[in-house]
Formats: sequence, structure tokens, C-alpha cells
Amino acid sequence: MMNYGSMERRWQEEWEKAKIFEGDPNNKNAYMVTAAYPYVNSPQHIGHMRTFGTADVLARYKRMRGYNVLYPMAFHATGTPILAFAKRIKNKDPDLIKELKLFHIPDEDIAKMTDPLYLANYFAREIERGMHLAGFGIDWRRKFISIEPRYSKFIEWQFGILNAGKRLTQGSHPVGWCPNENNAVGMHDTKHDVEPEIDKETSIKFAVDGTDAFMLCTTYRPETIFGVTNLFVDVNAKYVLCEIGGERYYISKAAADNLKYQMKMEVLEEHDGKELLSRSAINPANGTKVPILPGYFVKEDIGTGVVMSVPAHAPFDYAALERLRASNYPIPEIRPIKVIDVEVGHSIGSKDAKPIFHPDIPALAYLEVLGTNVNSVDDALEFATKLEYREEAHSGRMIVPGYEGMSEPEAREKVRADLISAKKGFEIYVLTNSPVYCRCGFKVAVKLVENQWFLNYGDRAWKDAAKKAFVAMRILPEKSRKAFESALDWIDLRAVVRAQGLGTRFPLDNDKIIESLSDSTIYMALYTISHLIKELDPEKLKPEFFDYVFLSKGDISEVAKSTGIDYEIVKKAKDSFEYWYTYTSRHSGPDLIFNHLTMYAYNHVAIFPDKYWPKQIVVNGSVLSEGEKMSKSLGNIVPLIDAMQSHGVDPLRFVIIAGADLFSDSEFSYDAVNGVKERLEYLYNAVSGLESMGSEELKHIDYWLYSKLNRKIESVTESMELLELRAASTEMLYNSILELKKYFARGGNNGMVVKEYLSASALLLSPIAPHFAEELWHMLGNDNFASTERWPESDQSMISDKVESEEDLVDKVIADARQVSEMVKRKGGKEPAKLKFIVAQDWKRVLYNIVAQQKAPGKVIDWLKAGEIKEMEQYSGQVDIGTEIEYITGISKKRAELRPVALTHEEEMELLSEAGTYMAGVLGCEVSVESESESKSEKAKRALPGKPSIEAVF
RNA sequence: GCAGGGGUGGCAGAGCCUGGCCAAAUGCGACGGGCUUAGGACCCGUUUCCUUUGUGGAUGCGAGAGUUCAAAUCUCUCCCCCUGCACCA
Repeated sequence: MMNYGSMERRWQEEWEKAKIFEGDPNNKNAYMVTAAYPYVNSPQHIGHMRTFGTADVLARYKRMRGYNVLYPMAFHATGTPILAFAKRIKNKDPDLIKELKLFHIPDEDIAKMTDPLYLANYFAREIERGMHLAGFGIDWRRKFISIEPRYSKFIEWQFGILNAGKRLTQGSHPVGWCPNENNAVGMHDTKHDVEPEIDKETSIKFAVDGTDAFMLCTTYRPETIFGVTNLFVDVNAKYVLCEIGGERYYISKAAADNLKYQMKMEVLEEHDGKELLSRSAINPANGTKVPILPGYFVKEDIGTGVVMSVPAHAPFDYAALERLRASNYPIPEIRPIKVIDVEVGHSIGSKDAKPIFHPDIPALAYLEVLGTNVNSVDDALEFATKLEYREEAHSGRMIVPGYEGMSEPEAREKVRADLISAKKGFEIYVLTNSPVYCRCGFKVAVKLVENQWFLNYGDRAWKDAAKKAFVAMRILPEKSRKAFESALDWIDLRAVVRAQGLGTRFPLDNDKIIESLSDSTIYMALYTISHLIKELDPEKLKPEFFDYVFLSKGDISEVAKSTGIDYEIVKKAKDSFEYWYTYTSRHSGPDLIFNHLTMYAYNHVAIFPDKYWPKQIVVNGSVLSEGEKMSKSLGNIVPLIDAMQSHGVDPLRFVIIAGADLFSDSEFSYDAVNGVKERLEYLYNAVSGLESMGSEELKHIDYWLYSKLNRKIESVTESMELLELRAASTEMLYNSILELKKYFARGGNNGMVVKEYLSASALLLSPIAPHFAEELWHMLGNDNFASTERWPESDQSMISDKVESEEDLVDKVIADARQVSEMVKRKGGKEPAKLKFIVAQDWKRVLYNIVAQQKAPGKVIDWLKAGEIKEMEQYSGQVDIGTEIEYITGISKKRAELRPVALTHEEEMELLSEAGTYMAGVLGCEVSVESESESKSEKAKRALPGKPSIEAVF
């Protein structure tokens, strides 16, 4: 049994002693691998291993390919989450403390985590320790944290350049807002960590008949305004009359409370909802007078608390009206007005639901098609609503004059624009997932922040430059390129500062902090010099220093003089940047495509000369735990360090990093880990088996193993180049085991061959399972590091299709023999004592190959009759034409699948004879091989090339 | 809604770009056998259905249609699932 723990520690120490991750500056081929730096507000779980590990595998692979590789790491602490974390500790948040306990964090450390800096440094240390134990080849001399002074100097320099390049702009912006704390709230500031989702809705002004005030309705479907028959209010709620922008509106009191953060509003009067029922309102789209009615489903805090009723197209509206009628509420005659024509139920496609074409009242038709009615529960109405909205959006056509024939989404945009430009409506922001509560307990509202600073990612020229960078960039997996393309099209203004949080102060407004994604777009460049400026007084890190190092601006002596930094350091910094930053690979998870990774490219093109633009981006999937997404609420988070201790680092690396292809999620499961362990163990044990092996002349199976090995080297190399780690790992581990097993089963026993196979395997395994690879490498008698060895080269001359296909043939024969043997046993009740393999004659091969190529048996028969097939002449005495034709007819049915065979009769005889012992062992009975021409068996003529006839003998 | 990804055998998951050697790798599970005092581990075999003294056939890769001598693979339509939609790390 292998002891993973001691093996890992041993090699980690050895690597450290040899400083193999610090690179060789004399090597001209530099390659830098960076992974999105970890946020230091949590301990690491196994999910964190994916990105860092993938980067590590690439770094290790590139080292073996002869590059001088730099894989640095730093820590992210910018923003509010750390502050929120510290606050929760102060409040003794039981959930958080429970989570920390899961990671074995001592009470005294938890107690100190009320200090944000303490907790940031604590987790930074822990994360570093975890990465170290995971065997990541990181050059830790370069680490930094995003809230230290020299980092801020760097970011200030960056924003100086962005500002000079006119990348910044100001405007207003909606954010989730806690009125109690007077602060913007993001996901980590809310109860249950929900992100406040903000969306725009159209509010439409319905004049209250006989007054100058309006009922203000919000709707997602402004195009249905032509179908409005009435308005609904919540009779149990309070409503207010308020003044917004010089006009007066009735909205619910709850809505007023929400909306006052995004518009100037004065509340004038308060009313009961009931009072509004006596009024009627004017539809601004067509001047129709509509009554105001009680709507049982209206919620005072959604939108404005006033709903426009479109019974033809909204099941809830239809149902509410019908229920009012049934309850004898005095309502006027209301006829639903259809505005969209639709085939109701066409998308359901089930046998019990028959579509209803062109109904007069689609909303009713949807209820019918779903087998429900106006009195059903809200969930059923909700379902009908969703179906109706979907189908109408998808295939509905407007029938309203002026919008006729338009699709619904098209009409929606147009109607909205028309209403707004005619001042009959305006847009408001709503929380779509309302209610969201701040951790302090208050309900989150939407606030319009004035004078917000933005980075203008919508700028045409900038966008085009970023796109250009992507065209030249390598993206792995390539299929995520499309996501980047749409991210580039979509990205626009991005708010760049926040009122609070840790981080760098915004140079243009010192009260604000640069937001955390915006201060993390070019930090990879800092790695190239961070170890050189570590000891410097941050005040010396003036813009001219960075200008010189990164942009070659200015004169080195002057820079040294004005900053007070040693000439040598400035020079080294510049050289180091230029050396490392030319070939870079950036690693991250897919969630960062739409922000960090795109901004990363944008900022590089805005700041650096194109020589230093990103060269490669690698996006990897996440990690699932036993089939489920790891989450705090599910409680299935597996702490990284625990997992490494109990399973061993390398098996874990295999499962998490290489267990799925880049794009998909990998699955952490004990079964998978054990599977890897068993296989590593097999290789480990194979080494000790070497002693007892011989070293005779190479046999067929030795050539086979060589062929497999060299093919493997080739295919693993291809996979590694594209970071197709799943494919690489299947090939290098799983298939190696199968091949070795087969080799031994086939009587392979050549120590030299197996040793070569294992040595190459050790090297191939090294990037993914570095500790194990070193162990194996040393057991095989080497005293240097597998990690610094050259990646194996495949020897093309050892790859043989012929040898491999011969082995395949043996396997197929065995499979066929099994079937025969099975069948015989079933029929006769006893197993055959012997199986006779009868090998097809050579003339059959000639015809077989012709048919396989021509795929036209008729033609071949014609040629045969006409004596046009030269190769057949030599067999003229052996076989008559009738037999030949019968044979061709026999194989003609399968002509599409026939492949030419290479083996001659004699070779096939030899192959099967040589494999005789093996087959006998596998089949559990005697076997013999004979030639078709010499066989007396009546089955003999059934023999086909590559598919001997089989006779069971008892 | 928009954008991106996906739907393959009991499960997981390859294959799809570059159509044929694909009843479909590999792993797990299940079943049978070996080993074992027994279990685990390990080894061998089976694992869509039908058929057969013979190595065969049918159906089949979300649904439907099309292209082709030939489709899991190409085209179109539809259905379903996952992720993202921002100022938040």
C-alpha cells in the first residue's frame, strides 16, 4: 500500500529544496500561467482546486516541454464581503460560525475575525497552505494582496491611464439599496445571499376621469395596452396621491415607499384602496374610459400597486373579472379585447391537449387547454400565464391597427417607445425578485445613484480593440469563444466605484473605493515585478516607475532619480516584465467570462502595447460533490485540506482537475477517487513485478505494447496541448492499466519493455499526479525529478497499425468463439472440449478486398466470370467459379461495412497459433488452428478473412 | 425574454467538428463465476430485444422531418434542462 501523506510531503520538500518552481532565467522560452486570484473571505473547499489545478497542470506540462515557467499567486480582498464577514462574526452569526467550524478553524481565530484585516490575512495564509499541500508549483515569492499600499499605487497608476485615455464617464445608475443602512447592497449583504435583481418596467399613465391626476400602472407587457378593459387595485391596501416631476399619480403606499429612492416624489394625500373604486380612468392609448375594480391578486408592493387588466391575454385578469361577476359585484359589461392572435397550446405537444386555433379570448382558451378554469388555484393560473406569455411571445401576431402582424417582442419595444416619447408613460426600476431583505432586516429597494463613475466599455473604438485582441487569442476550450463574443457585444457602462469596502481609493473622488472587479484586471503584470518591489517604500512607486517598466516611457536614470528607486531594481523590473509577459495563459471559471475575463482583455488593450496583450484564456467548469452543486445551504462542502488528507493529493487532483473536460463540471465522488487510487496502485505494484521479468527477444505482444505506448504519447500530447485533461487522463491512466493487463495476460514478460512503458507513464502522469510520478520515477531507478524531465517524444517507427489490428483480430476471434461456445452449450447442454479455428484461404482474401473496395458485388461477379481479375488466376486449379460466386454473394450483404484485410492466410494462421495458449486460457478449453484447405470440417467453407470459422468439438 | 452550453445505454460520461470499422470507449452499478473460513479487495465474464449448431437480425443516441448508398454524427423545426443577464465577488 502506498502512503500518500508521507510521499507527498517528501516530494514537496524536495521540490522546494531544488527550487524547481522558480525558473531558470537563462532559458529563452518564457511562459507565464496565472489563475484568477482567490478571494480571502473563506477557507478553500475542493471546488477551488479546479482552476488553480488546471493552471498547475499546464505550468507543469510547459516546464516539461522546455519552457521556463512562472506560476504566481496573490490574494484578493477588495470590496465589501470581508467587511460584511467581519460584521457577521461580531454579531456571532451562527450559520457563519458553523461553516467555519466545518473547516476546523479554532475559536480564538474566529474571535479575532471581527477585524477584517485579521481575517483577510488569516485566510490568505490558509489558502497558501492548501495550495502548497496540493502540490501547486507556485512561485510564492511574488505573492501580494489587493489591499496593500504598493498594490494601490499600481491601481492608481492604472486609473491614471484609463482617465487620461477618457475611459471613464459619469451618470446615474440603479442599485439595490438598504434604506436603513443607507448603503448599496449586493448578494453578500442580503439575507440568504440573494442577489437583488433589478429590471426596467414600463409605467403607463391612465388619467383619472375628471381630474388632472393619473393612475400609474406598471407592466411588462405594454403592447397589451390596447386590450385594457379596466384597472385593478388592492382594496385592502393604502394608496397615496403623490407628485412626481410636476404631475400627480395614484400609486400604492408601499410602491411609494419603494419608488422614492429612484425619483423625486412628494406624497400629498393618503387613501384607502376602496376609495379609488368609484373612479374611472382613461386609456392613454385609445382614449377609452375604463372602470377601476378590486383585483384579488394585486400586491401593493409589486410595481405601483395598480394593474392594468387585459382579460383577453392574462388568465389572472380574466379570472378576477369572472370571480367578481360571480360574487355579484356590480361590474359593468366587460368584453375582453383581443390584441394578439395565437394558436393556443401549440407548443405543449401532448396527446391530451389539443391546440385551440385563433380563439377570441386566448386567456380563457389557455385555461381550457390546460384543463383548468377561472376558479382554480393561483399556481394553475400562474402556469397558464407563463404558457400564454411564452406562446404569444414566440408565435403570436399583433392584430392592433398600427402594429398589425408584428411579433409580440417587436410590438412591445415599439409600444413602449411610442408611449414614452408621447409622455404617456415612463420607465421605473423594480426588484424582480422582491422582497429581498438586507441582513439588517430592512427590505431592499432600488435606488438611483447619481454621479456614479463608470468605465465606458461601450466605447466603440475600445470595444473594437478588445475584439481584435480576442481574434488573435487562443481560447480553451475553443467553444467558449462564442460566449466571449457575446460578452464583448453586451458589455457596456460598468460602475467602477463604491461608497465603502476595502481597496484602493478612486483618484478622481477620494471618498470612493475602486470596485473589486475593476481593480483586478491587470494585476497579472504586477507578478512579474512584485518580488522586486516588495521592500520598497510604497511612496516610491510613482506613476513614472510603472510607465517605464510597463510602457517603456521615459528614461531609466530619470525614473530612478525621481522615484528614489535603485537603478538596478528599475532595470530588473523592466527586464522581468518583458521577459515574462509575452506568453501568458489566463485561467478562470466560466462565471467570469462576462465580467473579469472580458474586462481583463479590455484593460490590457487600453494600457499595454499589443505585444503584451493576452495570448490565451482557459475556462474550466466547476466541481460537483456527489452529483450536487456544492453549497453552504446543502452542507455538502468538502474542505480541501480534509479531502487531501483523507484521499491523497494526486487521486484528488485526478478526479477534480482531470475528471471532466474543461468545459463541463467535474464530479467529486469517493468512487471516482478510489478508482484512481486503485489504478495508481497497480502501476506502483507493476514496478516491483519488474524484477521477476526476463529480457528475451521481442515478441509480437512486446511490439504491441510499444505501439500502444508510442501512440499514447502522441495522443496524450495532443490532449495536453488543448488541455483536454479528461481525455489525457483516460489515456494515460485508465487505458495504460488495461494495456498492461492485456500485455501480461497475453504472456508479455519483458522487463525492459515494461520498464520503458512505466517510465514514460511516470512522465505523462507528472503534470496531473506529480507526487506519484516522482515516486514512480525514482522507483524505476532515476535520481532526478520527473517534474523537470523532458516530456516524452513518441517514436513513430514503433507505432504499428498492423500489430495492433492483429491483436484486435485475436480479441474478435475470442469474442466469436465465446458466442459459439455459449450457443453450443445451450443447445447440447455441455461445453465443447475443444474449439477449432479454421482460417480462410488466400483466394477469399483477394475477392474480399475487391468487394470491400468496390462495394458492388454484382460487378465483381461479372469480372470474375469474364476472367478479368488477374490476381485470381493463380487459384484457378483450387476453386471453381460456382464456389467463388457463392462466396461473393455471401459477403455481399455486408458490403457496406467490409474493410480490406491485410493479413495473408499464412500470417493469420501464425497469429492465431501463436495466440493459441492465450486463447485456450481465456476460453477455458483446448483450441487448435487449421487451414481451410486442409480442414475436413463441414464448417470450413464458412471461414472469412480475419474471421475464422469456428467448430466446436466435444 | 435575450445570450451561451447541453439532452447518448440502469447511472456517469466519450463519440458529433472530419458521416461508414458504433449496439456505441471508459468508469460505476447490477448479475453470474473464480479466489476466500466469510466479507472486502482482486481476477474473469454478462449487462437493448429477438434469434441461432454457428460468429446473425431488429430496434436504437430528446421529438419530428430532411440530405445521403449510408446519420448519434450534417440541415431544418419543435420540446426540455443548465448557466449568465452586471456594478456583485
